Amino acid sequence: MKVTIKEIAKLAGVSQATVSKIINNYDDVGEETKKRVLDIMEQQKYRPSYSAKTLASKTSDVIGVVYAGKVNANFNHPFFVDVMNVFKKNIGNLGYDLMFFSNEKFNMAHEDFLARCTHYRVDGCIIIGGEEIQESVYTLDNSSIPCIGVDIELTGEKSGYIMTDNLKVSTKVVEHLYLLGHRDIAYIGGKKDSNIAKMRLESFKRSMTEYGLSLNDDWVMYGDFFTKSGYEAMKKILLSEKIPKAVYAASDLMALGAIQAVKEAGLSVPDDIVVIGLDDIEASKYVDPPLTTIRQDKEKIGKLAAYMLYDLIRGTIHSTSVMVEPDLIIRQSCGTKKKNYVINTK
Amino acid sequence: MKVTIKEIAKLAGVSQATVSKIINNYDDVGEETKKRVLDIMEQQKYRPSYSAKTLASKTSDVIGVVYAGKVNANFNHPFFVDVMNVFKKNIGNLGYDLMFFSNEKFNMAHEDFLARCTHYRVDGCIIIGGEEIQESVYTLDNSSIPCIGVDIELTGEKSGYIMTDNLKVSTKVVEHLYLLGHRDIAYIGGKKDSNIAKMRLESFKRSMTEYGLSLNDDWVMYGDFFTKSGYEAMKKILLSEKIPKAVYAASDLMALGAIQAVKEAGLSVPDDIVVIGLDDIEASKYVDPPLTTIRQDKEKIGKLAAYMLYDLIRGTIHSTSVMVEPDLIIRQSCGTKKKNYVINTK
DNA sequence: CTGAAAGCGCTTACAG
DNA sequence: CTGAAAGCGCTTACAG
Repeated sequence: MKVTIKEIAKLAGVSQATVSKIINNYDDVGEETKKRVLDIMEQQKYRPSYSAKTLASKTSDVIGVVYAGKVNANFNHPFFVDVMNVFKKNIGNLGYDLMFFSNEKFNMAHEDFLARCTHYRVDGCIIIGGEEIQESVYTLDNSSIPCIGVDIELTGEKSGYIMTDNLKVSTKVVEHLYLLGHRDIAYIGGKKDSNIAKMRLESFKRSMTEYGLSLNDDWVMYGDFFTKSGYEAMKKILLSEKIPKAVYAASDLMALGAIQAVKEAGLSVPDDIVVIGLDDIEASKYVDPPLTTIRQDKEKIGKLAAYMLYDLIRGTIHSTSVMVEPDLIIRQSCGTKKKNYVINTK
Repeated sequence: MKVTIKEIAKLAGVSQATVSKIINNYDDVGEETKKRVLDIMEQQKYRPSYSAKTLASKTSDVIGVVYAGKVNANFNHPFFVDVMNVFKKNIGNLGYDLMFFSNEKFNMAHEDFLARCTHYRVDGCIIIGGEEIQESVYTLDNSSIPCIGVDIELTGEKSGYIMTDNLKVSTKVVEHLYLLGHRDIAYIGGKKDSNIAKMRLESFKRSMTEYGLSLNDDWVMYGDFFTKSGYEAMKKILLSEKIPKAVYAASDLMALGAIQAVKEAGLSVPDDIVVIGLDDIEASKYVDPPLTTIRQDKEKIGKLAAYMLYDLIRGTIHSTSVMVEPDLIIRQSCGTKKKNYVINTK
């Protein structure tokens, strides 16, 4: 039923090789033959077969998408969704489609990402960070498949990664809080075994020291970046002997949870406790009060991921990493501005 | 480099056919041979090639994902993201991976979804509704590839679709507003050429008539389901001679925009104007005031999409459609409850 | 500029 | 229960 290269060749009175060259834009084909063949392909509605092409050429124009970590982002994490969207647009312009690994019946090994990538013969893959990273992610990282990591440090020869400069993140937050006059600052971080969380915590501690502020152990908590954990962490902080004047949560979702806990305790944000988040997700504009936060430049991260992966695939670059500058977005949860609603311009 | 079925066969002293049968779980293979071959595959880290398999078997275990409509959902629409997430999990359990078409250099035709699906030889595809649906979506719908639509009516022989029962949606909203004592109700719908938008508007009008309420033409606006359009629609409504007491927006994002416009006009939600949305996206819990809305059952929609597509692929069912019951979620934007914050339990 | 032919790594009747 | 062989639809040296 399906028309193949063979039939096109026959109809056009040329060889398969010639048709193949035309499809792949080789320039050593006569103009006339080219036009004739193209017309026939059009009229026969010829569609090349991916599997045959990939089998023969060992190149696929497909990028594998792996969400690393048992506690991972998946589709519904507000930060990663935006990054993936930008990535998709940019990698699409470069000529790639995206394969999402969801198959749970995959014969060989459930968690074996390399196997999946080899199976589809992807040209490269993007690895989205998460927590409790599986060993198999690093097997993939160290394979011959080019990988670009977002929020995960990849060290393979054909790998690179991009993340927000997590060291600067906390510096900006602490500086801002300091300038607002706050000295009693609490911290709600990510899981202890998460690299990202570690970096943020380290830089937070360092910044506190720089500004000569001391850290109260009762005020340092660990969540999992999602809302509920921020809520629970804040509940605990509110039980400590002394209550802090400011809370810095290492994700917006946790900040939202923290705000809720403060309100339930009958206190006001920002009058009693100031809250700062991290990510600048959509919802942070609409929460009451709108959330001051550190914006991760999703546009830049997604675009860099696409271009760096492309270079990795072509062998133009080898192992590289880029740290993207974060921005402080000031809204009312730290009490510095009058109410000022922002329109979502989407 | 890569180990093939041929080498496994040689190492095990059996034929390729036998190895193939073992890989594909045929039961007419001796227990002993099976074990021996499996061991060798394990130790040689054998990975089957997708392209070879698909080329030979004409089946791929891959589902194509198409976002229909020029103004489409893509990754960052809060409703579709959740639906896709559920779909991904369920279709993954059934043994499928997901292909997202992003390639802009696709040789044949930019918008030709059937060509893309044929190219990858997908077993089926999921079509996510949008506005200004391209002709090529219906070409795919009417092809021999099984398709399941979400929020888009598909009529192909091998197609089916699922959507929230849009007729019931407005009935619930109007009933609720009526019982709260509101008679002056404004409506912010989707684009006029969107089927979903049409259904919602029709059922809104019908419900109004049922309750003996009259519709003020100045109070009926058309947005595009995104925030900004709701904001602008509300601005216009506020310019009319008489101001309504209630606004029903056909998406949560538009409702958020409407709330903002009301606030900017110096009015209060819900004291001066009551607002009801539709979708129950994450952000609606955090907006000020928390938004009363109609919840679309994303869990059910995503799961149904997976199972119905599976049946469509196996030929168990043919053309079917399911309407999913919507639920009214009451929060403070319609003024019926005291403040009551909800925890996001993710 | 064009073509003949081998090969990519599987599956599938078919025969035994 | 097992194997020999054709075939899936392309690409790629290589020869002319």
